[in-house]
Amino acid sequence: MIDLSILRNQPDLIKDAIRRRGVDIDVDALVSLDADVRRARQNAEETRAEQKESGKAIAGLQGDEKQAAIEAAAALSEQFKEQSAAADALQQRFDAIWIDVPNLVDPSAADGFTDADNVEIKRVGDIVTRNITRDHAELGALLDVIDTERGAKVSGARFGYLKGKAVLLEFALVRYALDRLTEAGFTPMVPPVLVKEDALFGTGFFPDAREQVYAVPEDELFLVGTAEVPLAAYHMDEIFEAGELPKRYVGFSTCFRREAGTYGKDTAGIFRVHQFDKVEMFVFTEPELSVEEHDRLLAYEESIVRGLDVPYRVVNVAAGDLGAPAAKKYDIEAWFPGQQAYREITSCSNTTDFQARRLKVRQRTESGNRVIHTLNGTAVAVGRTILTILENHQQPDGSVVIPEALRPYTGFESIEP
RNA sequence: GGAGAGAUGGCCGAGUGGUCGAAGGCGCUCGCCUGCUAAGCGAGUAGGGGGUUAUUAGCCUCCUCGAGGGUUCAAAUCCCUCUCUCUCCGCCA
Repeated sequence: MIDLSILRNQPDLIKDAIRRRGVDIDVDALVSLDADVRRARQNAEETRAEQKESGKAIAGLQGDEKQAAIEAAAALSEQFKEQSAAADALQQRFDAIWIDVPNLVDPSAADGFTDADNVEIKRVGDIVTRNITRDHAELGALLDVIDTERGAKVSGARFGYLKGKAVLLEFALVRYALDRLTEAGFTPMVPPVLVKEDALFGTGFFPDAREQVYAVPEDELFLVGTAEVPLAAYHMDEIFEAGELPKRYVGFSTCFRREAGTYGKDTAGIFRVHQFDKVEMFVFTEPELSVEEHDRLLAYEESIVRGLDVPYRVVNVAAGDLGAPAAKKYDIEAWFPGQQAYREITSCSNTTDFQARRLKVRQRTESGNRVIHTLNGTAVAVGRTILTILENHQQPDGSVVIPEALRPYTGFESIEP
């Protein structure tokens, strides 16, 4: 949610943002609706104040005088109820639209509406040397470390078993990332993966991406698609004192995604699955420092990927391809020789005050409390990272050499057929 | 899953229908005092919305005493529903 005062004082900023995102929202209607809400609320409050005032007097009255005063107050009470209901109705109409208004877009975010419009910022590593092009599904079967057939048997499409050394590689990657980031001052976390609706609204996944989230209706809980949700909600309704920020967390969690609307996309192997593990960075920071922090998170992501010796590129995500909370987003796309393509393995967003406002995360300052900024970034999306390692480090015989940086964690140097 | 207890401001803790957004204490902030980071004295100290104003002051007002709903002229106080926490039992990684 963005600052209401922007709607009142600079509605053009919002118009510009929704234009860049390709979203259709009637901002002028919102502006006048907001004015209606305030006018109606004002009316109700004035009546209410009058009613309270007359109510107080009643305590000191007796007999007929008291009776008359009670009747007068009752009339005011009735009037207040009507005016209040009118204001509530307007408020509801406003909220229904307002909740869908996405964050403002950073001026430096790329233009365009799909991932085809993403702008490449840099490219690292040489893809020409990756000239063996078995894809991860083939390698997974060959090495007996990925089993999608039985995944389908047990759980359906887009599920798989990780098996053997791939499992050890998974935990090596997790620990590798956790070590890099705890060294950098992040606090490690294992958050809940089942959360209440509030956490998903607060982080902006509801209502925007509701169809991507698994629900457990019986218990009114939802399975998170990323640790970003419980990490962000960790400080929900809290007010930080001066000097407490930034707060940097790195959380490990399993992630669940319905992948609605992706039928037919990435069906081979386990590139796109309903369940995977991820190590995620999440930062609460002062507003003035969020841009700088965004660059810092991207730098951490790059250093982690660089240690894996996988070619990659960094893209500035197009405005129209940003999620509702993000003002700007960088993706790292790793080279997948089997697909002959760069594919997303990390994502790093500056959500500015959008989530913090919804979650009511604030900071106490000399001139009052203010909403802070939050950012999130993938440290390691374990599943896809394993796949890019398999594909990039495959040998002619199908074996896979483990990158140097991971060997202390895996305890082995290669995976053999 | 069964039985019971509880939820009040940063913390502790009063408060069972009427100047209670809330006594008191602690903590904190500012000032005073004290010859020495003790004691003492005074003042201040929740969050959010709206209005006004010069939009970082001030003033007015509404909402919030776990959440939501209800009764009433009036609710922290009465009623209903829900959530959470704690204790005991059961079950269990």
